[in-house]
Amino acid sequence: MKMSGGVEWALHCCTLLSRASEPVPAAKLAEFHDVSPTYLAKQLQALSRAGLVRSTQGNSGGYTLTRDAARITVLDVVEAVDGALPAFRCTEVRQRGPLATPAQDCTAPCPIARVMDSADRAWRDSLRTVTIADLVADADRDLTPGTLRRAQEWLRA
Amino acid sequence: MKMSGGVEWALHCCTLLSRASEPVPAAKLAEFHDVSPTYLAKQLQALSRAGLVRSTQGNSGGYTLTRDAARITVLDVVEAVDGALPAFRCTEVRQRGPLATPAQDCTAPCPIARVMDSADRAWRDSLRTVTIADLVADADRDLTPGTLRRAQEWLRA
DNA sequence: GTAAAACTACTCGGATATTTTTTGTCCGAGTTTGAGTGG
DNA sequence: CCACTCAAACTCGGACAAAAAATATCCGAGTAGTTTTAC
Repeated sequence: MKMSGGVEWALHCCTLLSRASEPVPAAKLAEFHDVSPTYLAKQLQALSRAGLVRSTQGNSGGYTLTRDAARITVLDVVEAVDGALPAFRCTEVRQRGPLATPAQDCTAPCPIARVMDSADRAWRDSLRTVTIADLVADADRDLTPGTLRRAQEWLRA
Repeated sequence: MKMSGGVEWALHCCTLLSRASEPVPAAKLAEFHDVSPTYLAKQLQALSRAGLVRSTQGNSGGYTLTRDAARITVLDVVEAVDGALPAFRCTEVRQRGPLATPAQDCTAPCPIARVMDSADRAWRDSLRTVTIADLVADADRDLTPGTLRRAQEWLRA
């Protein structure tokens, strides 16, 4: 079980976008994080389809957050990039084999599925409690003031 | 993000093994659940390597739980089959790019990694609270008494 | 009759292909900006 | 001096390969029970 590596990139991009006031092109985001520009573009498209960012085309275009960073949770980004489907999908094994339980008797979900669903919910609940704004605040605490200023300058150039 | 499908099979096998007093061969487990025998064998080997089941060879051999079902958690099985590594792995993006943070300044983990680790811990904690014995108890509640008896008979034949 | 030895049938275990998913790349459609031109 | 036209550069978006991982499979090593055989 492995989460898409693009999730990490997407989260870093969201924190950066929350700091920038003007649109930031995908190429610039890729250069800043030193990752594959074309593949990062794919993740940004996913964010766009999910309605988390808005893309403006043409010269001096790029990506912008559609709403305040405090209203975007980490879960939003994870589900946008990695998909909203639960990691565990019950295949109804109990309805197969020589002693299969008839489908009509399977009114309640399989106990295994219940446990997995519960764990999945706990995981999602945990990710939902943190917003992009929280990530930025945490990062600022660990950063020297000069670094932040230089980042702002680099974005403009 | 998708969990290995073998996890579901392995959990079903563990519940069945907890009911059986004698060793059950892999072929029989596969037939009972109507799944690929050879691939199921792979999952059982993983359980064996993790020390959850013990294999006895030769005629009338098979797999047996190494300890009581109440002492085997769902998390044990998941980690045995799917691996114990967290779904999210921080690649230290902050240490790359034109404004990379020096490695010496990265004493604390990246905020994103912290959030992901916390969610992963919540997920694992949830899975750790349920044992194979709990699954069996839940399944028995939804099952008709006759079905259980027929399963016991089928196992012997 | 008994004990040892060989044989057979059945078990697991790891090395080996095939399919699916993830990762990574490319080129075309569309838009904004800016310069150039005529009124 | 202003407005309009045109062209160029830059943007994203979805369609297209390559690599990695999951899935499925096969055959060999080893063991327990059974039969056979010698004593």
